[in-house]
Amino acid sequence: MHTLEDFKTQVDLSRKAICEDLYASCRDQIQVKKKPTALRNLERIIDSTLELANRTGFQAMTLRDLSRHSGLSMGALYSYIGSKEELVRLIQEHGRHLSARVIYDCLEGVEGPAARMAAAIRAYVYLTHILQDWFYFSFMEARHLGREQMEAALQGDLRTEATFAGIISDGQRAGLFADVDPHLTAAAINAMLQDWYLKRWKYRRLEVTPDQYADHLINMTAAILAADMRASASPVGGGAAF
Amino acid sequence: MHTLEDFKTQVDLSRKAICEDLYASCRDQIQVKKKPTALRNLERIIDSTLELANRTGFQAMTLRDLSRHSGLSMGALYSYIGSKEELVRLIQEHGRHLSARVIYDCLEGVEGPAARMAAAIRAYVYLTHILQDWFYFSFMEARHLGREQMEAALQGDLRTEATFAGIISDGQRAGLFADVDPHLTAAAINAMLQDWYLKRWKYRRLEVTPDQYADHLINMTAAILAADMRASASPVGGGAAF
DNA sequence: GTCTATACAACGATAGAC
DNA sequence: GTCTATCGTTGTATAGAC
Repeated sequence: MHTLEDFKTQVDLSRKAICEDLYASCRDQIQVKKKPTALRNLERIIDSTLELANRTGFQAMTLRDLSRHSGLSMGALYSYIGSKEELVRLIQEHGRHLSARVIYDCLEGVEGPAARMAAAIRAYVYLTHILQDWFYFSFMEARHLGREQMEAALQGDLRTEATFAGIISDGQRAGLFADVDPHLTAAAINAMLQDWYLKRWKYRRLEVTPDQYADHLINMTAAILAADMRASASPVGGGAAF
Repeated sequence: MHTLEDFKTQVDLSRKAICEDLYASCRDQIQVKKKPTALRNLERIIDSTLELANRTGFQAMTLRDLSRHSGLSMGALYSYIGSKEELVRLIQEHGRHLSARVIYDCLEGVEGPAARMAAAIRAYVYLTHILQDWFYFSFMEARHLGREQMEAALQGDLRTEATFAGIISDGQRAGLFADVDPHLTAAAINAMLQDWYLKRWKYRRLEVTPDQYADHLINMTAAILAADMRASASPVGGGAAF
């Protein structure tokens, strides 16, 4: 799996497929029992929420806005969601599960630290590219969740980094990677990955494709982890590294 | 200037100094004319806004909350701010100006691409460390501004990256840096810098000091820009870079 | 210069007709 | 299963006493 097109053929991330998955996981909370109808309206609600909330924030989006944009009345809306707060929880939670599963699948069977690192980066770029609005929403609105849900979001981020840190540690033990700090380096990779969906406007303006971005990230990571460069993981002072 | 302590002695970023600066730039909009009183209350308002808004978002913070937390009544509040929306504009605008000035000062007189790169990274880490809450607020609440103000925020981000891209280009012309894409690499550095104030909890948990973070960032950047590694700026496929 | 009291709009949420 | 009408609450903002 080396391109976005490859990725798309292997993982179905259409809004329809995701909403079907989402419906299955919370059908007991939805009062509408006719599946095709429920599915269609749930998709509208999710779509509208992401679009409106990503424009000016979830708090700024009123349910009347959502009602108008989704084409459902206020009453109909409430036969799908329990409350406004539950809507944000639903989206976030499902996104985390989806993300974890996709990354896990993409790394399965890939052998060797270098290949695994490249595959993980590629998978994240493609995943977050296709679900840009979903990830942007999750990042920006994580604060509006309750304590236990926010802790879950935190853990999700840490697990992402743990994946990268683990690959780096493996590579170091195998003598393939430089002796940099695994956690700090993993955090840096994570930050660069998040930039892709947090600053969509910028990369659109630069006309950078997902494939180019993934390639560039892999190149930078390779440079950082190049074993022949530095011997020490401990910070050095004064920019002497140059 | 090679440590946070160095930085602190050269740049006064105490809340008091900043609010004094802020007061000077908008005293015509403040109805209270007694300077010491106005200064003290303005500082309370800014402090409370940053604390409350950074907890659950600016939209979620009500002016009643702000009134209670700052110790000022609703009426008193409105003799300092014109509206809730103007408050967010005030903070953002002033932060941008302050940031631009500090970075400019820190780079003045520094010669050579490598030293300039290190100095710029260091200045940003220290600046955003001291004004964590201010930068966190600016990033998260940029969406709540009007169109022209939001465009200004965008331009601020682009100018930051243009600074880094310029240094990279200079280094490439001098044959010191690898032939990577200046814009994409600058964007990556920017993303890693922003991670420092966007994920405070993580670096606090890892017990990473600002100096360590700056050093690590400089090391990574040095590795990415190391001239002897790669010859091509165009992306290569399939993780072959490793 | 700061306070309390209040105006008025808009919010999330629900009840009951269809 | 979806709608309209309406509830009670809470928001921003202001007026006028002190």
